[in-house]
Amino acid sequence: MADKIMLLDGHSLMNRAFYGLPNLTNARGVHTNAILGFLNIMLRYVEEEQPTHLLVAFDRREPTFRHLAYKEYKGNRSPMPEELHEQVPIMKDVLASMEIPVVTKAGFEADDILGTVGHEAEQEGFDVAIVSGDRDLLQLATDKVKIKIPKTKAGGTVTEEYYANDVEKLYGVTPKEFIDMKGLMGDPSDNIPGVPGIGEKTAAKIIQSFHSIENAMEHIDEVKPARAKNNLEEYYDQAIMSKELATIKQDCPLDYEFRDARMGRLFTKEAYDMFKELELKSLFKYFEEEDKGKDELMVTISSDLAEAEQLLDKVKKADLIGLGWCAEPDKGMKALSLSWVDKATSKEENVLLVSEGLVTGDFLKDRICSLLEAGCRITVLDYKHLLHLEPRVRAYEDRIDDVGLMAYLLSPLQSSYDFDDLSRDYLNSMVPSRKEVCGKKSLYEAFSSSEEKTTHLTARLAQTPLRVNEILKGKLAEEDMLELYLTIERPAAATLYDMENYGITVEKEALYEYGQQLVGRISELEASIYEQAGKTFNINSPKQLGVILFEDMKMPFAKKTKTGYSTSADILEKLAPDHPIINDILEYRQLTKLKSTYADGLAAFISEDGKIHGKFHQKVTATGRLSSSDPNLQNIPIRMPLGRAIRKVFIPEEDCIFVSADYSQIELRVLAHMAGDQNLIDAYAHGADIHAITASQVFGVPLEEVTPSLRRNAKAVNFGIVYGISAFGLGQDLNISRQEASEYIDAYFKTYPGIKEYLDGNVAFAKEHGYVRTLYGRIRPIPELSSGNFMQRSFGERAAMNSPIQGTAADIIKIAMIRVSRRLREEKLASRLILQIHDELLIETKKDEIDAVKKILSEEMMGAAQLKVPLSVDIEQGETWYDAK
DNA sequence: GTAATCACG
DNA sequence: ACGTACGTGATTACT
Repeated sequence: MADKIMLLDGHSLMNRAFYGLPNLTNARGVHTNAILGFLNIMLRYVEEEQPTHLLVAFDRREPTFRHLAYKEYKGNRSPMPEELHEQVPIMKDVLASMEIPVVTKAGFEADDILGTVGHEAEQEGFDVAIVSGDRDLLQLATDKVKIKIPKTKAGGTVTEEYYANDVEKLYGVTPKEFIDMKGLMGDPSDNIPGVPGIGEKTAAKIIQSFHSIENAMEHIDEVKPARAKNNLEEYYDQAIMSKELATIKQDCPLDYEFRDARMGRLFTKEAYDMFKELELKSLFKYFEEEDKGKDELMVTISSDLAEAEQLLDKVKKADLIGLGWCAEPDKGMKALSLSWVDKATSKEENVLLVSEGLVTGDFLKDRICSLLEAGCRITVLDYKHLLHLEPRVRAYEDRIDDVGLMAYLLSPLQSSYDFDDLSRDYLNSMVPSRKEVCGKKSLYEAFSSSEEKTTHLTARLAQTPLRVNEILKGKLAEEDMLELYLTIERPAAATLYDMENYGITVEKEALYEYGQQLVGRISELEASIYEQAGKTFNINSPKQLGVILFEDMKMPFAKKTKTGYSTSADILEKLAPDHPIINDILEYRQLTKLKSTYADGLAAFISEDGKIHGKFHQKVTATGRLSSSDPNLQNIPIRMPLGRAIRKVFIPEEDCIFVSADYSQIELRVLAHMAGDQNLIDAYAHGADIHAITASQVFGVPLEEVTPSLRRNAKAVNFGIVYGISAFGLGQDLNISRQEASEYIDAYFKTYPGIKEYLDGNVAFAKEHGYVRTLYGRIRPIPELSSGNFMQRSFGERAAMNSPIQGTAADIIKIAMIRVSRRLREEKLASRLILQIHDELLIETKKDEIDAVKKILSEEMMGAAQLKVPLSVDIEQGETWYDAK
């Protein structure tokens, strides 16, 4: 079999990969999507073609005046974005590590190198495959030279392949004639002028008849149509020049011998290290075990009672013990892993105790308590989860560290804080993730004491916290967030555990009734909508609905989204006065939402005890707020009457009543404090109705003359300020022009100059440091501020204004939660904190404790922070959640 | 898996 | 000129 060489167009393939993949980066922020995409394509084709030789050509460009040179050189294509540009040198290093030659030549494009090497190799009897995203390469196709063009189709990659006859089939011209064709039609993206008035169709026709531009000129009188004939005559020189420009050179003086491109082993140790650094985990599968270096994890596995006791005795002497587990709250513990540093040997020990026989899950949990009781310090990935397994550990909270919480505080924008994330970010070591080991299953389902993958994973759940604990603590101290962790975040975890564990009772039958009530009205609306539309369709499909409204029924204000017409409520509302179908659609949307998300959705979460035990997440939001899921109990309807009614199904336990307490405008008060604007501080000191006061001051009317409409506008401005004001956003919200909105904002800042100064200060600080902080030191990084993209940067500016406010309010509420639940415990009350909805706490209150609870709520919430304006709390009670408002 | 929509603060 | 309000999660449709 003939040798085969595969030639790749480096820039072209990276460019294609860059725009085809999402914006991946490694932990250090290096972009990697083009590199990964390139490698995926290359490895797939190596597999497909089985070449004996492999080579990548890159354009050579001077680093200075990069954009200018590129623009000149690549015609009207936009300059390469920095995120792609920075990947090129790394790509070359990666290829070097795989021992793949990279060929560049000053003064020549990658195309020319491919053409030259391809030609030489063909002459030497090689099969040749040329890979590029650029169709210009088609001119290089012969019987022996194949052009491969990867295309993205429906998510996957498909490849178009061309030999010479495939080009002919498609264009009706040979690859050589393809150049002449291009000389006629030109190519704006390559700065090739061609002949005016001749496009792809005419060019193809002319070359099919005459086979070259020169020959067409010799028979100019036969060239049709007349316009093409005249233009060709007039622009003949330009056509010949274009042809030259379009010709890929096959005789570059390369100082490179293509026979040196013989493929060796691609997956070297060096390549593995590069991939590891770039965090291209999906490529690890190509490496043999020996390339990866040995797995240094040594685990002692035991399920013998005596041995376990002996080991645990040894552990007790350690300064710090990492704990991990394979366990689920209701199903018990399958295995417990412990990691510690042996004082005598200074060596790390990793032990896995597997539940079996006398070593029961309960035994293992008992041992955790014994360790704590003996004064040991432990560190875990998720303290709240540990509490679900073994609530008794709470008594020793001072000796328990949660590295997940620490990592969240240090870097709150991450999507997860599992052991592999911490290992990667703080130990510089890539380890197989949960998903890689367990696939779609949970560890609990996948665990087997005889499978090293799962035992090692479980061991790492203890090893990682042990190894990162002091590193993270050091960083927290450096960043001045240790107190935030110790006094807010860690104790809040226990409070959240209580809330999740206690749950909230839902009247199942009443919920079902509520759903049934919706069903009736939904089918009425459905019938009405179909009749008015003149046909049936899926009303819940924005795509179908858009076509019905804006094409069939020809309604105005059609606004496009990426995929079609926008049918969002604020657009539809503008159409409502003229089209009765709109109100039906809006009501239909509302009701189906209530039915699916709330009536049916909540019902699915009612457990055996008649309660919903939703989850509260502490490591999700960028600002430090909590989030809620399974189900989300922080977005139960309240604004609309029908939606609000669903709160009637949330009821307290026997002899109890709900007491709810919400902070009044906590974010505005936080703003007044942090900005130190005397005018706003005074406004709060004076009166209760801040929006009316704002209206009076901003619009310059006496307080008594503030109309509801003026107050509404002022309220919108206040919200806007907290969100990081923009004239466009405010205009949108109030349905006024951007100019008018802008005037409101100017007037506001004139009234409260301290606020403007403060918000601008936040943005300036963020631009300088890359992050902003709350009053309690919590960090919110804002990488968008250094973006070259206007939209992203503007977003960053708004986030810089909003985050300290929203985040400080979140900190204060967490403090309040901790204080309230502490008081309830200390005063031995039976009442329980069961929900937090950002500025509101809901307490299930024993009826004989109502006064005590209200007192606690009021004192602890108001006392959670001492601001320059008082914190104000509204407290209500009711027999259902609906009534407690 | 992503986009559109909408529920909440 | 660019084209948005800040922070979330669930559902549905559709690729």
